[in-house]
Amino acid sequence: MTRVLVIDDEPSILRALRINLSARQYEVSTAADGTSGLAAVARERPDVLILDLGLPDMEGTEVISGVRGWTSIPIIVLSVWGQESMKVAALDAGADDYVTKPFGMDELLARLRAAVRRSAPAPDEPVVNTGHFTVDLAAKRVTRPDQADVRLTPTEWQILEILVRNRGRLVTQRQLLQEVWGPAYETESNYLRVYLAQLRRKLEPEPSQPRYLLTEPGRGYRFQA
Amino acid sequence: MTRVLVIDDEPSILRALRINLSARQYEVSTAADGTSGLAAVARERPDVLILDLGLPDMEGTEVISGVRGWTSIPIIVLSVWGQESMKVAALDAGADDYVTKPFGMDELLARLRAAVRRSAPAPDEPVVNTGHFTVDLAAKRVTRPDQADVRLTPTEWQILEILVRNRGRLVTQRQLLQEVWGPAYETESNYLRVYLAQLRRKLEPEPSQPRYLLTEPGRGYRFQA
DNA sequence: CGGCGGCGTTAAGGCCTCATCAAGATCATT
DNA sequence: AATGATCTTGATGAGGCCTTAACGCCGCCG
Repeated sequence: MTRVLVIDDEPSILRALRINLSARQYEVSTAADGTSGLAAVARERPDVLILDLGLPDMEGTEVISGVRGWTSIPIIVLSVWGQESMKVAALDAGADDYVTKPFGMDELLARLRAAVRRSAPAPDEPVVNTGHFTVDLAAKRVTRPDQADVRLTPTEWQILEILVRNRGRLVTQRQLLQEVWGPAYETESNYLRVYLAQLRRKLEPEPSQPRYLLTEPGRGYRFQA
Repeated sequence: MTRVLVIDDEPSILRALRINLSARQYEVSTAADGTSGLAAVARERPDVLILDLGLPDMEGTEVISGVRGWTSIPIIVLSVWGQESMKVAALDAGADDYVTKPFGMDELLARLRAAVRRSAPAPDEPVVNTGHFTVDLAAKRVTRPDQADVRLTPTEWQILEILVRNRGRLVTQRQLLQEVWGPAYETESNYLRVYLAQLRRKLEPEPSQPRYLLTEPGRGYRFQA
């Protein structure tokens, strides 16, 4: 079942969407302002977000940036007719699609289907299982076979995420340093050694003889699934 | 440079798009009907397709299906206002986005950027197989037929990468030395002998009689696949 | 026939990189 | 302001890679 979160401050629209989407087997939740909307995205992890730009407490682009900061779920934006500059700003901020109010329910549903379809193949394997641990790229979580969560610090997760997204491929030290710490740290390969050691201690069955987080001396690191 | 193909039968729109897109550093090509449009997609492999639904010879959805049959490039659809059912059909047929005529150029450009951004991650580098080993340039990895990794040092890989990228062609000693060690080492052909010997030992079935890493006496080396 | 230059092979030493540990600095939270 | 977690930084030993040199082989040419 596809989960849809609607962020809109007009009760009539919320009700209409809730009825129509529920009837089509979507699982609908709602929020009435940007603050609670952002919280709801983080809490409920919906599959699609429908966002009204005219919220009482925040700019629409702020909400979009807030969501895009950590996830790439499709965002469909709603706004009143004629505000083309807002459309542009919203799309550039990272929205995926745009519907003008008043809108036909058929069009919204079609765009919803298209958005879900597009996002489906993008994270083409959001969960990677190694036998000793499971990495869920969408949920940003690592779990052991006994369902226990592995606690990772933000930096640890960033490194692991890059390696897992490039699983099988060699990732150079420069690439890792650049993506995690920024271009100025390209030579600080010391950082990588420290963090790879920590990741191995938390993930590898035998940290001193890594099976998954492999070092390619002088070249970089590789995640082997 | 991003290549855009526009399929539209109205000369004025074609001209407007060509001018505006070219000015923004897009590479623009055009087609005036569905048949030639499909041919152009296959021939030119554009990065994005802008498609008018009101073509003289084919239904818009037919064109979309024809493209979607073999590629997943982003498709942005144009249509006149009010034809909501066509929008719906186009999105369901596999279009990625939709713009209503008359449209503002800013909006179209924003949607274009969004479409390109969504489809961005698709750089595929070649994999070269010799029968005795496989070189994966993207993963920076060499494997044997039994899936075993071949461990290469950074310098070994650099040399192999240059030779494989120029497979079939002669690579001069000077070129290799310059690219791996820098211009100051142009005469140190000794290095090459040492490293070619190591590569052959690791890769060739019969290191003393190379089949893949061939020496062209006095000139350089060549990778034969 | 003998010298010469280019190539392949091998081995040893120096140096660089990696893994690991630990302590100080910084950040977030209360 | 204090506490705990996280990040940064430095030091150390071990291992591997790069460099360098030596030697034998082969073909070419005087």
